[in-house]
Order: sequence, then structure tokens, then C-alpha cells
Amino acid sequence: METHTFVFHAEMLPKTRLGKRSPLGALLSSTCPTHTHLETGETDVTMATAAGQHASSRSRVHPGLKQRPQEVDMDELMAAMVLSSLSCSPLLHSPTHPDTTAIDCSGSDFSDSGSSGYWSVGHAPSSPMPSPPIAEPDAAVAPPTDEGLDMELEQVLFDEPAPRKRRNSVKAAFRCLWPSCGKVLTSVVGIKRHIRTTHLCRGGEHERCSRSEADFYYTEINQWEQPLRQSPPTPPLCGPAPSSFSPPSPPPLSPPPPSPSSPSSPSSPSSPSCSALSSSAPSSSGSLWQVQSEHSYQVGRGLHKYLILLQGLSFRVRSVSVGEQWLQHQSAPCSVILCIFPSIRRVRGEAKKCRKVYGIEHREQWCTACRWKKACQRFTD
DNA sequence: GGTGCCGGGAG
DNA sequence: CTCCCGGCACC
Ligand SMILES: [Zn+2]
Repeated sequence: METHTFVFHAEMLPKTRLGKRSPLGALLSSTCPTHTHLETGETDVTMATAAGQHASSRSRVHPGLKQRPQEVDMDELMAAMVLSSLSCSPLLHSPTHPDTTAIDCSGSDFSDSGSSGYWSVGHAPSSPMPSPPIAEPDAAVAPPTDEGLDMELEQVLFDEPAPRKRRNSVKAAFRCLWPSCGKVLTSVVGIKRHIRTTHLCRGGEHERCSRSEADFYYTEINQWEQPLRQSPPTPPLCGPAPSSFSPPSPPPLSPPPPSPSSPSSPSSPSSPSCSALSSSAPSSSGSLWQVQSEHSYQVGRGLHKYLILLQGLSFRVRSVSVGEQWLQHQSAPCSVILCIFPSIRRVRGEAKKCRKVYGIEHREQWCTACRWKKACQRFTD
């Protein structure tokens, strides 16, 4: 009964180093101790209701500032905002605010895997990520219950820019994300009230009827968006990303632990933690880890976004109290996050690297990577 | 303190 | 892009 914040500890990442530098590490170090709240530095959020259409914000993540209990509400707002921004909700995206937050929902950052980042080698910069159309094996498998959040997560994480255009003439509606509810209403107020009354404070015994909480249980949908489950092409941001990286040596990372057994309460023995992945990730099971490691140096510029995203999610997971158990069964977050989080510091190899072999005085003999203080490519592990 | 290398910056 | 380096995690 203690923060499940994200069963996402270093142990889950075999042979990797989570430094403070690694966003994950930073996140862990900043969120794990005590009760995790978003550590917000300075936030200034003005946010109308979702229908509202105007969510301007300026917020920074500022590690190192502890947060007071009463700020939680603020965080809820922020998290909501972040989530909605990330999901490219058309209405929420105010075009008149070029500076709206660090997040520009373009989603392009997610797919930057291809060329950038890796300083080096035979990476074919060609295929600029034409987003290989992974034929998603029909989501019919998904039980009706996980639809809500799961869908939203996908939407958020695998988010693609498409819905951004042609927003006018869209009829907006709001769908209740409560498991196995899915009620659709046309007004925010309506949906909120629905959520609050029928889900959040059933019988009024739970006092989690805060209106901000209701925000998390609905999502905005558009009309053509209806079959949402199958429509999104789900760009393979964690899948076999475009690049045909050449794995010259066996995967440096150990394969996924056979029994994930998340450190805290492996609620179900059937290895749930990667279920979400199997349904959406194109990669044959197991390759995820490799992919991840291969891309670990690609970290890219969008890290900040990942961080924010993660925080949003983590917040979300925690903040939900009523549907918490349900949520935790949908352990999508961890797997998903694992997969979008490219930056996990690679393990330090055992092998002697150029520096050690040739010595500093013969620097010119080092491989370029070593010279650039990057991961050695001559003596790989 | 030495080493490996991430993240980021300059050009 | 290439080239370099601050600084961190680990030894
Ligand atoms: Zn080298």
C-alpha cells in the first residue's frame, strides 16, 4: 500500500546505468523517495475546461524543489494540461501560443530515432523514418475494459500528428474513460458531472470528488475518431525503429527478465507488465530490449518531453485512487515508458577501450568514438 | 583518481 | 554533420 508510483526501478533495467543524467534516473531519484509528487518548479497554469479551448501555460520542471501538499491541486492541473497537450487534443492546442510549454505536440520528436543523435557510424541516415506500417494485429484482443486508459495512453505515447489539421468542422465529444463505461457526452460539464457522480463519488463516501480529478476520466474525441482502437497507425516508436542498426555483437543487454516481477507486488503471475507491449509493439517479443539498447545513445532532444510525459503519467497513476487497482492492472505505463525512454545509460563495458589500450598519449589512434568521448565502437562488448 | 560515455555546445 | 568537452557514474 505504498506508492506504486511506477514499479519502475533500476532493477528492471538490467545492465544499465541510471545516472542522474539519464532522465529516467533523474526521474527515479526525484520521484521515488517519499511520495512522489511532480516536482514542479515554477508553474503558471491557466487552464479552462477541456472544452474550453484555452490552455496556456508556462511550466518548467525544476528538479530540486520539494512540493507542498497543497500544491497537489496545481499539479493535477498541470498534469492534466501536459497530458492533454501531449495527446494533441485539437481544441486544447492553442495556435496563438507558440511558446506553449515545452511540449509541442508535433510528436516528431518521438520519431527522430532515425538519423539524429547517434554521432556516428554506419548508420544509414537514409530511411528518414517513413514509419513502417506495422500491421497491427487487430486489437480485437483487447478486453473492453482496458479500453479507456489504454487507449489514451496509446494516444498519448504513440501520438501522431495527424489529427492536428482539419480540426474545424470536427464535432467534439467527450468520452468517459472509466473502465467499461465509455459514455459519450457532448459537453465537458456533462461528462465531468457524469464522472463525478457516477464514478468518483459513488454514494459520496469517497471524497475524491474533486473536480480536477474528473478531468482524468474523460477524453475528448472527435467524430471520425470513433473506432479509435484500430484507427491509429501506431507509429512504432519503440518497435524496430527504422534504422537497420547493425548489431555486430550480441545484444549487450541481457534479455528481458523472464519473470518481470515488478519489485512491488507483481499483482498477477502472468507477467502483465508487458502485456500492453505485446499488443501494440511490432517487435517480436524480446527484441524490445535490444532495440532499446541500440538506441540508447540516440537520446535525442525530446527528452524533456519524455520527462514531462513520464511525470504526467506517474502522477496519473498515483492520483487515481478509486480506479487505482484497475489502473495498475493495466500496467501499460511501465512497458510503454520503457519503450519510449531511449535514454538509459549504457552499461560500462568490461573490455578495455581505446583510451586504456593506446593510452592518452596516442589519442590519435583511438577510435573516433573514444576521441569524442562517446561509446567506443572499436572495442565493443 | 582513472575510465567510459552522455549530453550538449561550437563551428 | 564533425569535433570537443563538462560532468556524471562507476571502477
Ligand atoms: Zn574506442
